[in-house]
Amino acid sequence: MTNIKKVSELAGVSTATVSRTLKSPDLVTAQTREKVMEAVKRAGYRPNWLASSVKSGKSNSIVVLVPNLVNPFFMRIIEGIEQAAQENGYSVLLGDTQGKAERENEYASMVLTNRADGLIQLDHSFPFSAADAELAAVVPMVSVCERIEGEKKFPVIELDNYAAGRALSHHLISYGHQRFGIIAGQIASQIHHDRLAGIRSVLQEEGLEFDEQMLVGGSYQIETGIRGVQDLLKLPVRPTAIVCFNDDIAIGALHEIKRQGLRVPQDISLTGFDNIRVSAYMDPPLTTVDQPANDMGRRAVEVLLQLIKRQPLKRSREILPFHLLERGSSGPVPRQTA
Amino acid sequence: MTNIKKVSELAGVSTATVSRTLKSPDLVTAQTREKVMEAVKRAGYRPNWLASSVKSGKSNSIVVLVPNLVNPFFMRIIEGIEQAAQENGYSVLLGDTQGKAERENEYASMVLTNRADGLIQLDHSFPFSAADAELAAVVPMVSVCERIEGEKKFPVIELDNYAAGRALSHHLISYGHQRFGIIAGQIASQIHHDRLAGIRSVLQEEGLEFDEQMLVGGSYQIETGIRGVQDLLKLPVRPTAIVCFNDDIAIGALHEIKRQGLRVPQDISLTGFDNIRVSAYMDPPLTTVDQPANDMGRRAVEVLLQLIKRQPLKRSREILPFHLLERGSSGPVPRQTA
DNA sequence: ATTTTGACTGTAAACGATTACATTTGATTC
DNA sequence: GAATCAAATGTAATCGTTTACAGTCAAAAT
Repeated sequence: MTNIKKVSELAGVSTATVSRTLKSPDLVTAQTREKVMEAVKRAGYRPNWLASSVKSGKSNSIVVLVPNLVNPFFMRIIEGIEQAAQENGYSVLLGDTQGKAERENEYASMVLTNRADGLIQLDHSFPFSAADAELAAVVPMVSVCERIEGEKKFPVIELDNYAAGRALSHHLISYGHQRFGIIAGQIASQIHHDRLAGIRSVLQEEGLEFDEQMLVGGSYQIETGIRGVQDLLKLPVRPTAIVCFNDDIAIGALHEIKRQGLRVPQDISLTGFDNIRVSAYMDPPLTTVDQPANDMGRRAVEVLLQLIKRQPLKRSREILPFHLLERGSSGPVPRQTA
Repeated sequence: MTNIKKVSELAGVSTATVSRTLKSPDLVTAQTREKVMEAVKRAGYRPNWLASSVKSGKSNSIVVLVPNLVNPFFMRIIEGIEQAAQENGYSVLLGDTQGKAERENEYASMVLTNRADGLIQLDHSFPFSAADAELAAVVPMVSVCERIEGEKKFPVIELDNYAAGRALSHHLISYGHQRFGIIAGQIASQIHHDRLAGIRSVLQEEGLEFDEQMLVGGSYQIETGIRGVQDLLKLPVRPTAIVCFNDDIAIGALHEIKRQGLRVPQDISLTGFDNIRVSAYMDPPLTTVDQPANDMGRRAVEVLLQLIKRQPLKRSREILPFHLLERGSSGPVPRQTA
């Protein structure tokens, strides 16, 4: 290992001078600077990052907790996180928790051991173990999309899911739909409640009943969409429109609806959430709620860095705008069932 | 900051004893163990990971270089990497390079500065800058899918792309196809050459000509598929089957073929690569080459750890098996063009 | 009773950088 | 020419651990 000592000997100066040459070159003469740089080159020296970090007490890393990596929506968020982190000189430790508390604990404790300076949580659970809860109160932590459970309120970057639910409802109602099926993902989360509340509020305003049997789901996966459609189409009175709480579910739903010989949107309208890459290229293209995933990630990093630097936050909750993308998968309610 | 000193004072022992209690408990008496653990708890002490690491000289981190995060195939690999890393006590630093050499340099140099112990490259370029090339010769580095360019041969985990190309060709030829269109991704890579060579070899064996105009492409994206189909269908003699070098391209191609009023597979057969999640739910489901992405990631970590621990490798190139998934997007060649 | 043994613990030197403080150097001022 | 000052450099302490080495002490062996 070539260390600063070796370089200092090669250059015939003290270690302090070498460190100064590299960190703040204007503190040394041009002459020594040259000597030192030459020695650095000759030795192939790169400063040991671990050593600098232990001195500064900062790791310049953040850890990102994500329930899974296959959901393309998460990846867009992480992409934004990664970019913003990199721009600010931070690196990203990837923590795939698979939704398991044990794994969350393990990754979260990285912040307690100085392995990372802060934490971004993409899921809704409080990631620390009960034993660490007290220590966790002061760690810089931000959540994206979901709000973190527990008494203490951590900053959150989220979408206006309530308004999105309302927008979707208005869109479908404008096409004459009155019976909505909903295929949800994780039922326990705040997202779920907000979207559902948004949809319910519009239905109520319009004097429409929501049949609780029309709410199915379980996880944000393609298979949920398939099973969801199977369940919904078994009902005595079928929905004329199905709202899926993400695009993966919608893709599964679309597949199953077509497999049962029905057409989208002529027989059933279908909507998604997230606007993942492939949504626009489905047959028909999916009507969906576009979320500014990249921005959400970027913003999460900015807020987290403020927490890390102990700077005051303007607000502890940021709500980013969505866009309802009306595409081919939603249309007028069919005549015979209207 | 609660450090080991504070704990040692609380417990009335030396720092050495505290360290021993936590690292190798059987070196201390049950009595002191109890005292120390009590003090640890009372102080809310967690050992500083940075300090341990600087002592051991190991960061227990690996950095993964990935050209982009939106490609779901990469994410499956990274998922495998993350799992294997976690199981071995390593953490993963995510390096989204966006294919830019500058970013690759930056991330790659993490290994030179002890920020990471090893490097997994998902792209085909040699990630170090020219200035670092000499130092890089000894860093533990493994590539997945692609082979890293340059004189020095780094271990690689890859698919038998040549055989996959052959398998696809045989599949299509068995359906009577004779004119293949190919929509490729990154032309410069080894993958590209291997697949193409596989396809060419079968065509040659079967006495079929490959029209070089039938090879189009540029990047592994949906849009490439769309433009690719547009180009291919402009040709005076159209292909009866189109081989896409990943599923995203195939999805774009499928979309565009249908948009032009043609049917898959009745008018044109279509195949992909990677078997991404949505492939099976396209209309029609995509015939594609399933790559064991998760395994590739896991295996890459195992090999990398051997390099890090300076253990001898059995082989420097591992080829994992693929499966040709025959689904609805490929079928018999149409009568009139056969 | 003395030595030997082994288990346990403490002291202090690492790891590789950064930096407060001290010292040297050379130029400037009177 | 002595005094003053600023700039450049060196010395050594520091960050929070780990660990080689040295010491202590009680039990076992002679």
